Amino acid sequence: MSKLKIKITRQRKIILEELKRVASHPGADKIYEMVRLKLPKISLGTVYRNLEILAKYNIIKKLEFGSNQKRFDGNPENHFHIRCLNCGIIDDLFLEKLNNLKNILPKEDKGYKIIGYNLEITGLCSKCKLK
Amino acid sequence: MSKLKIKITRQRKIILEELKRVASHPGADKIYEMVRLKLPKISLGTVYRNLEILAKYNIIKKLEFGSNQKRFDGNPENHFHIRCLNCGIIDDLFLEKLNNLKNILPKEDKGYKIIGYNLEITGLCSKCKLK
DNA sequence: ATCACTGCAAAGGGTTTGCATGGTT
DNA sequence: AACCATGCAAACCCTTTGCAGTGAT
Repeated sequence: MSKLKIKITRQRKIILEELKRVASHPGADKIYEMVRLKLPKISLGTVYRNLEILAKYNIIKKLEFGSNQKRFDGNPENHFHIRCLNCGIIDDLFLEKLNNLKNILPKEDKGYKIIGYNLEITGLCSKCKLK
Repeated sequence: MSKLKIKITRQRKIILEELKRVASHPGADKIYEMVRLKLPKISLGTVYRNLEILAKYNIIKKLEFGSNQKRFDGNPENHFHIRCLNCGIIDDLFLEKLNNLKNILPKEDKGYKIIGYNLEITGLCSKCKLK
């Protein structure tokens, strides 16, 4: 949790603002669209580079599940994600029962030092479950 | 769990055999290499198409974690996977403690009907943890 | 003056797809 | 004959990268 210095450029500031503004866990392309409304000359490469950096500094979270596209979450705090198997929407889920999941994991198994986990919950969103 | 009919072509048979033969959870490219030793004229497209079909029929398992590349597992039974954060190797893990994870999940939350989950455990393999 | 950041465009990787051909029933 | 599977190659999507120019300290 070291406080490394990260330079807050205009691009980074707006990428972060836009990402925090939405709950949709957008991919880089959607973020590019959103940011471009405020910063029309930004390049897609810059968006990719900065999302990567923001994630490395734990300012945002990178989600790399099931879909072929990486998605990003403006909320870096520990929580879970559910993906609708039908429409693909990704939402936050706060499941207290699962907060001790880390403690259930062994420290070591089969010669591996166990460090963490990535959990994706799957299901159907309120719209899709009606069909 | 309906027993749908799947035609076992020579290509499918060999893809399945080769995949079951290894514990390395290879990607489509590696599977293509392996299969081509026995079926030199097979095309990469056929490998992709058949891996997709075999996974749909639950004959094999498709792993879509962290990496950009999909990996495949010849063992369709329920078990867990660990990925070495350093070298990227993926291995099977059988953790009895976690077998009831499904039961811990609520059936419903935030309007979502919860169906399942994908869990990837991360860590360091026996070689990489020494460094 | 330096060094990291940017825009642009091209390249990269993994995967999918259209099409004509070939195999099975 | 109908239908699905195959080989081939091109297309596709998402992401990364080289480069020259820009900005901030």
